[in-house]
Amino acid sequence: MPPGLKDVAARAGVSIKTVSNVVNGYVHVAPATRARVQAAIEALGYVPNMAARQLRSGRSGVIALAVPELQSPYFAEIAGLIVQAAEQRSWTVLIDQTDGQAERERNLVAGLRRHAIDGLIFSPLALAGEELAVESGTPMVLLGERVWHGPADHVAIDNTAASADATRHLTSLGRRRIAAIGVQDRPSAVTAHQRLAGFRSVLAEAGLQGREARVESFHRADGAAAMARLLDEGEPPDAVFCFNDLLALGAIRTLLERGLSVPGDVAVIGFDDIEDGRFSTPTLSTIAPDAPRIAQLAVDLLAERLGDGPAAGGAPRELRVDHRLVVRESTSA
Amino acid sequence: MPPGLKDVAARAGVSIKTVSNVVNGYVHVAPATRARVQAAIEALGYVPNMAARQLRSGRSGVIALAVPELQSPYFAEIAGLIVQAAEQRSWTVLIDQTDGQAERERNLVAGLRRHAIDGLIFSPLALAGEELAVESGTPMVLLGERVWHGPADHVAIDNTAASADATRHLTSLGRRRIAAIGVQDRPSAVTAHQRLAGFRSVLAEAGLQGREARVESFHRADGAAAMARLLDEGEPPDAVFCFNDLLALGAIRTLLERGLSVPGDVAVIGFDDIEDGRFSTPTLSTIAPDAPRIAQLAVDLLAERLGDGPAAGGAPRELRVDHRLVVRESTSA
DNA sequence: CTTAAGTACTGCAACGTTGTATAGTCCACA
DNA sequence: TGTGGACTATACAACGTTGCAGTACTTAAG
Repeated sequence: MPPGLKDVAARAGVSIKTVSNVVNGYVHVAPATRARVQAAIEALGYVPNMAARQLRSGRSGVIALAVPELQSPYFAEIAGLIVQAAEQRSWTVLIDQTDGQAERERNLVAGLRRHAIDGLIFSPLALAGEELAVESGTPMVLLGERVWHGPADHVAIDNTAASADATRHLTSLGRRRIAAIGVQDRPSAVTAHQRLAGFRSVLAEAGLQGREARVESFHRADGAAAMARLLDEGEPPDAVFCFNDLLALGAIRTLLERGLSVPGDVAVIGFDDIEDGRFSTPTLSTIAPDAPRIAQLAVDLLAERLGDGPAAGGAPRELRVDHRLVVRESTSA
Repeated sequence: MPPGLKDVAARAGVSIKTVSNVVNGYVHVAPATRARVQAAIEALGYVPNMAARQLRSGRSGVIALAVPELQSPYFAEIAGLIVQAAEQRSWTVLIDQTDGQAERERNLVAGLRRHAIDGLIFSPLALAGEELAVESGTPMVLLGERVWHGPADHVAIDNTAASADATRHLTSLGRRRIAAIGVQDRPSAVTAHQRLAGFRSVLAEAGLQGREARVESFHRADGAAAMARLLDEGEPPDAVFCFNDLLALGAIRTLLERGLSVPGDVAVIGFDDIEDGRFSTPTLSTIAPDAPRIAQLAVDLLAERLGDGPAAGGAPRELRVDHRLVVRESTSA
């Protein structure tokens, strides 16, 4: 029983369409009429019915963002930034959690149309390659580098280069027994593979032999456990590159628990620049991706695909975003 | 151009309504007809159009969750849990960030109808009291205690009791110079007021004089700054109760930076039990609210209001959720 | 053999909005 | 004084779905 155009029209003594024109800011409405309609709108508290609007236009004004998990500070930050960026276009963002489950990710790609989504920004974890290449009719922007050649746009930092920067920072400190934490076997773990590649390339350049610790996922507990294994199973490293900040915080926890000093005995660097790392003890050195720019570009790319302009149907594009090395206590005196 | 009932009907050689009946599981459809329709649905890849369905039924299957900020681990966790709980009812959750801005919160309460939301779960920060009491037609469940008497359901832990528990834990350790970090002046900062009340009551019982540090917001940086002020402006406390874990982590950072030991010189306890506190150094004692239960109850309450059953129109209710004290390194040897 | 109840299906109208087509009015310009 | 054009406003049809009313046929009861 909320009022519709019909009710406003009746009260203002005009046709339904004229009210619609006023609401949509159509130019050719006489000032007097417009005022009368506006008054009626105010009086009745009219609000456009989005369902009907969408039924007509095919657009819902809602985009979906799918991330592995919101609990992870990095994704929470990205989510917040994307909501902000979308707001500039007065889009609403529907945030979806995949928990990294392949099944859920497949459903997403195949058809989130169920909920009338105009577009999708997706940070895949379990899926890669051809599985992502499904044409669903809904434009999709992927966060992360393109490894196979699907139809979607991508926004990513140069993971390999960034992880090389992190590793080079460790070697430049004179450390020689360097370990990496965050290796994953799954072929779909593209990010982990790329960070490993950067790590290996720098070690090879420097003529060093690195140790590599596998993890199940990228949480603090995984980092803590992996660090414990590194300490138990061989000569302790004097530096560790963790593939994200959570792993690094977990690793630091283990090191301190065992009475080792950071960075004295072991230097630690992470990846993502989450807020936690700025207030941990010691504060955490890290690679900071330009997250606001990632968010902005992702939304912009989607906007282009959704626009009725000429750019709507171009070839998929891959946009690079900058990163920078942030040195804090965990790798300096 | 996605297929509609019309297309399926044509292919199966039945009426549109029959297809609708099959889709909705109406009983009186002959098995043979049902099979034929199913086949046509498969073949065409028919998916119901939610906009049209909603236009008819008035229900969108989407509920909104509004929190101050996703970056905050506690809210990120709650959000994840609510999404899970909503999934059981096959609802989609639209997550909204208010940034604690009164303007945005007012808009929410007044009418999120703009996006065709069936219900709203809302964790207010800037608003309190009468401002929340607006009847919008959309059922609303508030996270946090009810202080004024609005029309909305509430789910909350007993903040006063919980903060008394935290404070009592500190006094039971033999600490006497106890400070609180997290006081806020805004009358709408209900949570802060309640936690302060619990703190004061226990100190009064124990005949102690406590110090109280104000903060702008509840982030690490605020905790760090508040701790610095406490240390600069008087006799250092030997225990600090921070009104959330982020403040506590910030405070610990300041303490360690200044060469004080935690808990040796100063014991620190927080509130929320976020993951960070389980891996920080030292690990953080805290009050753990039963977050999964909060999420479940919030969704259940909304479901009741949305149901067409008799319970739909009852008086607003307030549900209490348990909390427990978690003792970790920051308050023990 | 009639009647009532049940089964299987159909057609129409409506949800609230907007695009297209249309029509009347007024003004300026030739 | 006609004529084209800009302005203002309206009517109608569609978007895809479902509730309601209704038709035709079948079965069971009286």
